[in-house]
Amino acid sequence: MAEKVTIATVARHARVSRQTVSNVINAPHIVRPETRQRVQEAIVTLGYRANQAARQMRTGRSRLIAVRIEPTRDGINGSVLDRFLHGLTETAESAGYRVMLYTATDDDREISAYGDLLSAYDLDGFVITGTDHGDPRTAWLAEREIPFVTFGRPWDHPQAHSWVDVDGAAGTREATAHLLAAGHLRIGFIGWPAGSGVGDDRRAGWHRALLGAGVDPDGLDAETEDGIAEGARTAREMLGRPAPPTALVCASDSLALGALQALRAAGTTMPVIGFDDTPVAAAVGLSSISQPLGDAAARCVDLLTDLLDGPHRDPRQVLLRPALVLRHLA
Amino acid sequence: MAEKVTIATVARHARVSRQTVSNVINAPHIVRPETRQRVQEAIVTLGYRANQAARQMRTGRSRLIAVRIEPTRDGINGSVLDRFLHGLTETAESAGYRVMLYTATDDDREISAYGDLLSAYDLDGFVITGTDHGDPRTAWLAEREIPFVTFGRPWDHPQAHSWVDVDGAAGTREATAHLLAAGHLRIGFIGWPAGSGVGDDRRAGWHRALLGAGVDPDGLDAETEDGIAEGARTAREMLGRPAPPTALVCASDSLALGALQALRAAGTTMPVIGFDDTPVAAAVGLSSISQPLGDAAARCVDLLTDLLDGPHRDPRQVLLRPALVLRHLA
DNA sequence: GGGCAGGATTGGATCGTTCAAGTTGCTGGA
DNA sequence: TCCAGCAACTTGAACGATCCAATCCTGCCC
Repeated sequence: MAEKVTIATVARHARVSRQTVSNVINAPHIVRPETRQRVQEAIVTLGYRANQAARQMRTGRSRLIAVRIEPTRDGINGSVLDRFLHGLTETAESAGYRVMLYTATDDDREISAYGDLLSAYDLDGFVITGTDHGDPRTAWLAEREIPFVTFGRPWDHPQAHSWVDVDGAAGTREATAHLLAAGHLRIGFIGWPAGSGVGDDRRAGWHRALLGAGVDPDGLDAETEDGIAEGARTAREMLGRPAPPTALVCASDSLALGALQALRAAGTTMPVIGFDDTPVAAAVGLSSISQPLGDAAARCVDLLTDLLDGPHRDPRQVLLRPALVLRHLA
Repeated sequence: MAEKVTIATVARHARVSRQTVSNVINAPHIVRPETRQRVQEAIVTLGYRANQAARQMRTGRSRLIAVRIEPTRDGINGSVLDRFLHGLTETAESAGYRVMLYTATDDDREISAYGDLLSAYDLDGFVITGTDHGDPRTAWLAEREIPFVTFGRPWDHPQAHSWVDVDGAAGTREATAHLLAAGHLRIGFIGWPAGSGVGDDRRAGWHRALLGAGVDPDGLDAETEDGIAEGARTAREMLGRPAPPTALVCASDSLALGALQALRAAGTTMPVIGFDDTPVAAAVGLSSISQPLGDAAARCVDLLTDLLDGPHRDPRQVLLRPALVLRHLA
């Protein structure tokens, strides 16, 4: 292994002091151009790279962003966060940050992980996913003035902090509008039990679209936990109603896929539109509402670096529009 | 924010020196029990956590493991590495290591990322995925004696370094044996073009199983790039052969899914078995060969910590058996 | 009571970087 | 000629941990 190249090595090689090298790196404008170039050549020649640990000890900044990685669950919905993570890593890298992962099984444990990450690794900031009403994690971070951005709105206080989210209601509204335009009136919705921010939002889009078209949503709504089996069960239940729907919008691809299987088993076909545009939807030809995850990740990094690099900026919010992806099943 | 708790704070609080606190943490056995306890109480009371950056600067070790995260591709096969990553993060955490992500679009760029990660963050080790014949990455790392473990065999030199892999041949052999036991003889295989370690291995299992049962594999094999469309096209082609197969084993779930769709479109049904047991397979009821990814990740961490903590150990290898997951389609 | 061995504890140096406070050399105005 | 003012660069100290070498106890033996 080649021996260590430190700032002192570069300094000797360029016949300047350590500090001048440091200035070339961190404040190039205060160094005379010819000196600057000599130092930069030395840096390239020697292959010098700043040691983050040493820099971090002095500045207290680590250029590290922490992101939680969820325990493998469903596999269908999990892929959404995975795709988000991919985008996040890429964008963070080009902004000069790296991503560190952590796990936590619940909010309390996640909060205690924050303390660990902050004091041991001096993390610069967090990207928090899957926020819900009265999230204790964001409260903890905000209280300590630790920079963070959420992917998901703070449902209670819209302006509380910086966040990026996808307008789920706009997605379900567009899906519903598409089905209305295709001549359907009794468009059903299979969503999650009321109370979750994301779930209520997605239901609201469908609800408003129907009302806007003069259709009474009553009797066209169903609530269930997420899952393929749950989707199938709920679809069967809806088929047995007095006036069953002639098309379906679902709050997730799992639900949509279950519904699709139940319909096929019952010998019925009707358009079904899922949510999240997971690989599963693409594979089976299910239409779905696609979240711009790469974009969302990039904006998260933007907002976070804003908080980190800039002086105390006001929190900013970004709401992205999802896109309806039509496939042969609808 | 509470003010910083350093080793000196703890030392003052416990009325001992910094070194004694350090000893309590790093070499508890050389400290008198009562002193040790007093220090430990101070650590808990003050909520002290060792600053990694400072420790790292002195010891040169960061307790950080780097893992590459692939650009989002297919979405089906990508999920395999994602699940692996989840397991890796969890196991690493309980072994006292954290996972740092990096991206790279090709091997050369990946190698230059190594240099960056090593000199800037003092990474302790790497987990490399998707090795192939004559992998330049492992050569680069080995040359510099940087600890690493691969998930995937070094196909050229089986004992070259520590690795964990899943016995793909055993998987396809089991799948083929299952179909043979169900009475099938002309069992086809859709795999990738010869030349890739993983692909050839999976084909070999099917091949050996057929030979073992006295079936001539000739005319039952097909090669194609990975993908749903490719799988469909290849299955159609095989149906047109003089003696088409009556069952299929595929090198991936993408291929299997494509084959399944082509067969359904052609009005035929036959058992199809995929590989990797992705969420898509589970969702559509496709039988598939499941890799024990959580287990593989855990073993990777084991081997890597062995290399890091122990004195120069010999490389170790772990070959795990996959499991055939039968679903209603086969 | 003094000397000694052995382990527990202490203080100082160090890792590589940046911050703060110098020093040098040049320009220009009185 | 003198010195203020500035730009360009240098030097010493600090971040928080660990390593090393020196010192302090303690108990034990003669």
